[in-house]
Amino acid sequence: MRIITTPTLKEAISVVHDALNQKKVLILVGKCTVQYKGRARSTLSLGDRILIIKRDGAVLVHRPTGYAPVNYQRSGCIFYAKLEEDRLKIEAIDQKHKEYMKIFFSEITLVACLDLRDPGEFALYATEEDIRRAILANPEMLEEGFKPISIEKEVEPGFIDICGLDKNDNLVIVELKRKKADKTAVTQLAKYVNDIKKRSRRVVRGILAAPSITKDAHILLISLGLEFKKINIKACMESLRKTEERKITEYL
Amino acid sequence: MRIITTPTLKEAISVVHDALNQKKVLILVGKCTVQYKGRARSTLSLGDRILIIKRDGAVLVHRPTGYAPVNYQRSGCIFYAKLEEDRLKIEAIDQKHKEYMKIFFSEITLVACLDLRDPGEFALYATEEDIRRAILANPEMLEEGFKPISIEKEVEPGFIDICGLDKNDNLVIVELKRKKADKTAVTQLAKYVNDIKKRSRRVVRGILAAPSITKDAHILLISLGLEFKKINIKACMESLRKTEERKITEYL
DNA sequence: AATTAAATTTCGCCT
DNA sequence: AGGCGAAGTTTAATT
Repeated sequence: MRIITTPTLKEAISVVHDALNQKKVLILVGKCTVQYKGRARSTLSLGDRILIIKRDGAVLVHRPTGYAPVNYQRSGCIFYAKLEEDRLKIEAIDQKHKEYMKIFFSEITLVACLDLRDPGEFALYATEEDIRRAILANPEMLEEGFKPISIEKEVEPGFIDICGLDKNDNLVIVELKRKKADKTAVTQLAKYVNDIKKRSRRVVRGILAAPSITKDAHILLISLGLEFKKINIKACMESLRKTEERKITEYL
Repeated sequence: MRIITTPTLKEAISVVHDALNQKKVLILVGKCTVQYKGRARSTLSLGDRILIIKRDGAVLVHRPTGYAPVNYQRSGCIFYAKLEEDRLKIEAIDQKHKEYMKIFFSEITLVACLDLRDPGEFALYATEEDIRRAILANPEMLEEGFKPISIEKEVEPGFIDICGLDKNDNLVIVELKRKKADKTAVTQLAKYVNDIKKRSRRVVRGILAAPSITKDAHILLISLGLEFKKINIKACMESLRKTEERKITEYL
C-alpha cells in the first residue's frame, strides 16, 4: 500500500509499476490527455482527471463531473507504463476486443497503490411486501383481468401471499418470492393450492410470482400444473412509486 | 486540496464536509457498506471500496474489480455527511429521480478533497479516410446497390471523396465528413455535382455522408436536391476491422 | 463461444 | 423538461 501526494513523475511510475505488477488497485489523479482506438476512436485533450486501474485490468478515466467515465477499458487489459520525456505514459491494451488506450500524465496530484479486499455481497431486491403492494396496486402486473380478494383477512392456511379471481372467475393463489424461486417455493405453492382445492369447487390456479426461477423448480412447477409469472423488480418499484405519488396527489 | 491517508473518522469527515461544501471532488477509500433505494433496492455488505463524489453531485462506488460501479447516483444529488457512533455516514439524495443512497464507512484508508479543472475536449471520431475505406469495403453501407468506381484515379475536380453508380446506373457523388456536416460541406458537394453534371448526360446524385448534419445545412441540402446519408462511426470501424481480419485470413 | 434480452442502463438530440 | 433512439453501451441469461 503506497500513497504519495504530488509525487514526481519518477516517484509516480514506481508506484504505478508496483500496482500493475502486484495486481493491486491504482488510483492516479492529475493532468492528462487520453487517446483511444478500437471499435471507434477518440481523443481527450489536457485536463485534471481521476484514473483508476482495477485488479482485473479494468480502466476508468473520470472527469470532475458526470456519472460515466470519459474513457475506459473493460477488464482483461494488459499494461505498459513508462516515463517519456516529461510525461508518464500508460498504455492499456485489450487484446481480446482489440481495444487500445493510452494516457499521458504531465502532472500528478495523487498516486495510490491500494490493496483492497472486498468479500461483500451485493443484493438487488424488492422485499416480498414491496412486490405484494405493487401487485395489489396494479393487479394487471400479474395477469390481465386479475382481481385480488380479501387481502386484509388472513385466510386459514395463513400464509398465502395473494389470492384473487382471474378473468374467468377461477380462484388464483399467488406465491411471491423476492428473488430466484427454488423448489421449496413450488412445493409451498402446491400445498396452498391443494388445501384450497379441497375446500372449493372452483377451478384453482397456482401462480409462482418471482423475478426468476431455477430450472429444476420450473420443471417441478409445470409437472404440478402450476404457473410461473416473471416479476420485474424495477416495474414493481415504479408501480409503487406511482401509487405513492397518486396518494400524495389525492391529498392535495 | 486536502489529502489524508489513514485518517481518523473525525479527520475524514472534516475533509468530506470541505469537499461537499466547496463543490470539489471527493475520493474516499475504505471499508464500507452501501444501501440504495429508488427504482430498485440494494444492499452491499462490508468491503473495501473507492467512493467518488463529483462536483455535480454524481456518486460512484467502485469495488476492486469490474468496469461498472456497484452503486451510484446520477449528478444532481444533495448530501448529508455525519459521524455516527463509530461510522462515517454519507447520504446522497437525488430528489428529482427519487433515488436515495447511504454509505457507512467504518475504516478509511484515504480521503482526498480535490480541486480538479478539466477544460479538455473529448472527440469521438473516425478519420475521413477510415469512413472512405469502410464504404469502399462495404458499399451497401452507403446505399443498397451502390457500386464505387475509379477511386484509384483522381478525376479532374480532384477532391471528390467517392463516386460510383447506384442501382439504376445513375452517377453518385459522395462527400464525406468525419463529424457533423455544416453548410460548407453542402456547398462543396453542390459544386462537385454541378461540375460533373456539365460533363455527363447521366442523372447525377449528390450524397453527403456524415455522422450528423446541422439543421441549416440540411435545409440547404434539400433545397439543392442533394441527399444526406447518416454514417454510423461505430459501424465504419466494425466494417474496417472485419476487412482487416479478412485480409489477414486471406494470407493464412 | 455466440446470441439475445434486460439494465437502478446512460446519454444526447429533438420537441 | 419529457420522450425517443443510439451507445466504444454493459451485463446477465440462454443456446
